[in-house]
Amino acid sequence: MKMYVDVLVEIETKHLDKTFTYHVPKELEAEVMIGKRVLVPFGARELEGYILNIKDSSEMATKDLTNILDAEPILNDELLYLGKFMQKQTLSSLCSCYNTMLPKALKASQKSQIKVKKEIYLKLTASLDELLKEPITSAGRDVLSLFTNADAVLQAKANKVSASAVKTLLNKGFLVLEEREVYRYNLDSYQEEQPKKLNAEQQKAYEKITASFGKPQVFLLHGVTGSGKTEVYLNVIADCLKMGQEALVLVPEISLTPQFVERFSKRFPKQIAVLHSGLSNGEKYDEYRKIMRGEVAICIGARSASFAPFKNLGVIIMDEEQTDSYKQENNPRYFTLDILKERSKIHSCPLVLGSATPSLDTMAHAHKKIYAYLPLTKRANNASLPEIILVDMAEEMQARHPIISRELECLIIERLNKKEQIMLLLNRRGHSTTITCSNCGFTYRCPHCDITLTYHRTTKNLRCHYCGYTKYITDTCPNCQAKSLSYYGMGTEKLEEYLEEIFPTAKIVRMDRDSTANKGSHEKIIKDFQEHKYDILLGTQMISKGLDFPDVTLVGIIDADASLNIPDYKSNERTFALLSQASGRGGRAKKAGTVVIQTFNKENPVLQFVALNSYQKFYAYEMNIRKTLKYPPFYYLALLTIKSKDYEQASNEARKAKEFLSNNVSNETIVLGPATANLFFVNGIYHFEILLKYRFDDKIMPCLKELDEMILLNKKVTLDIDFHY
DNA sequence: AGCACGCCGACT
DNA sequence: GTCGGCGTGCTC
Repeated sequence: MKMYVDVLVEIETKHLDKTFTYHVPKELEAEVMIGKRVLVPFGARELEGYILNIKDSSEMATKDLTNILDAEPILNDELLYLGKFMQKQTLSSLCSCYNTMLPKALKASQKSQIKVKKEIYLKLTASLDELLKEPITSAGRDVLSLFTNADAVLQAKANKVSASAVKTLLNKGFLVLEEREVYRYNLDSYQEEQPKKLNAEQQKAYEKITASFGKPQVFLLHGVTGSGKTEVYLNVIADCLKMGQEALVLVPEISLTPQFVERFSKRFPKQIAVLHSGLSNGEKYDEYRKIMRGEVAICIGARSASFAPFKNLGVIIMDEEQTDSYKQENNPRYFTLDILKERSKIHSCPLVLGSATPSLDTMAHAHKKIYAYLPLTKRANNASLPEIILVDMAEEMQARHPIISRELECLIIERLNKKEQIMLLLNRRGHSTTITCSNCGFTYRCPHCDITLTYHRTTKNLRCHYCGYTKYITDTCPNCQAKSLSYYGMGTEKLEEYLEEIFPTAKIVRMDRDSTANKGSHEKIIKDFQEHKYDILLGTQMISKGLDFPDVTLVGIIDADASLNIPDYKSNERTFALLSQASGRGGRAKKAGTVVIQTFNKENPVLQFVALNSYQKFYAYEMNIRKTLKYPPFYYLALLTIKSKDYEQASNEARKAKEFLSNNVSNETIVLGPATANLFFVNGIYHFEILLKYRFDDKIMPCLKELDEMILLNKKVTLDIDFHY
């Protein structure tokens, strides 16, 4: 009987989103397993692919597969299923789904040549005592003296051994070489730490979650900043491990700092694998292997860690559940939450969503009792919530205090005098956002995109924050040659300059994407600030998440309107979360904290709710808006983007798409557009958008799939589908 | 996606 | 006469 396999080749495009059948040569039959990678001939080239099916006949004429690349399957049954689930949900190609689930070393891709790291060891061929009876030179004896009877294996590199003496011993057969696998990354080991005592609320949350072990129950752990959510997680995980099960902990990339991981590894030494973007591909591979082999029982990681190949999950935790980055921004645009819910069902284990400011969708589920609600209303060490002051910047403009208001300035001086620390949030990087000639009105714009270029003073160039285009700047206007360029719009760099000017003795540090570009610099800034090497930390939203600085007693939000004015249905939700989180950074220890929010919209309800520290009021207010405007969580959204270098083609396909959808989706579904996208012309490509708002429309997915296939036929146009809920 | 085959312009 | 442009079509 012949053997055939269906192979999904490494090409991620949707044009090729199907398997190809290959014949298995007799000598490879024994190694064939679903989920292993193979090398196959494909047209004129050779590609890697995943075996998805094994069968004993084929209607097609087939080629022979070239080789089998893995000793063990890369995709187990659960991962095979999750990939298909993701494909269905995101309408992406199956191959792109599998490839995003796996660390680079294990993807089907000829580019990933990341190998297991090995080191050479020397091994005695007989017991030490016996070998010493043999006639051996003194150099040989020196080498052998490094061994003991109990330990017959020695790492070659770590010990200074004479290479020629070793060679002689090898030739005589007294030693053999042995290759051993080593891990490139290992967490520091810390003194094991005992659990802290839980307060009544924490205890109750802990009991409810552990009572649900073995059930796929979703929890919302809603705890104000500093209420000790992590301590609840740690206790739940401890119980989970006692039952011999594993725990998966998802955190936003930005809060996955060594300080955070340290807390876990102190409680669970040597039981943790870490997966985040700070690791090299080799290190990620090693961490992943620890999980595959069952050598660790806990994985802490960012989004991609939701696919950690545990076989017996006892609990899944998703911290800072409302964070945007839990949804992948490029294809496949999967929702981490959906993957985790699916795994919670597969493993029949609880899923805990933790947040100080839950997303509306999550809170709505809690209200409907689909998720069990666990509130933590008190700060763990009885610290009080900070006092929040809204400052009207229109008045400050008049008083000639356009950047730092009089009130904030006074408070900063006061804190500096008391040697307390200050954090200032400005969610915009760079120096100036707009450079305009006051003589002729010329403004620098990106030649590829639709936006103004941002000036970066540290590198003395202009940058497009969308496509990365950079340009050197001169002091004369390129249009009229006048020396009259003016700099408008403030980013973190300009704020830093200004602060240095008005607080010349203060030590100031800036943290944004530009100042943390180098590996480890993010960490260093946090550490230095923690050790009080600086008085003021200013930065973008990077500084708002998860950081715990006991000496910070003043937080300033320089421009609260910036995030409020972004044209997106989620801008209120994001603003509330951002400002609440930033506020929560102040006064976490004994000293009381103050938060100053600078705005031109002092009466804006969202800011008022932040000042009142009332999530509940914000929730009620925003739900009302969402309901009226037919946005999530009342409606699902699908945003279709039709892109092409050719304006006519894009516009035509967009019109056709709209017509197709209007004729085929249910009557209750709203089809808006086509309209030119917010960023209509980016990187030389025209963008049109169609927005679908729907509730329970079972025609949506089949319709979108059909539309996608229709547009695939036109090679000059691409369709991008992005779901929101 | 990428590579081959295929049919029309400026060059040793 | 050829080298090479990128349009179209196929890949088990």
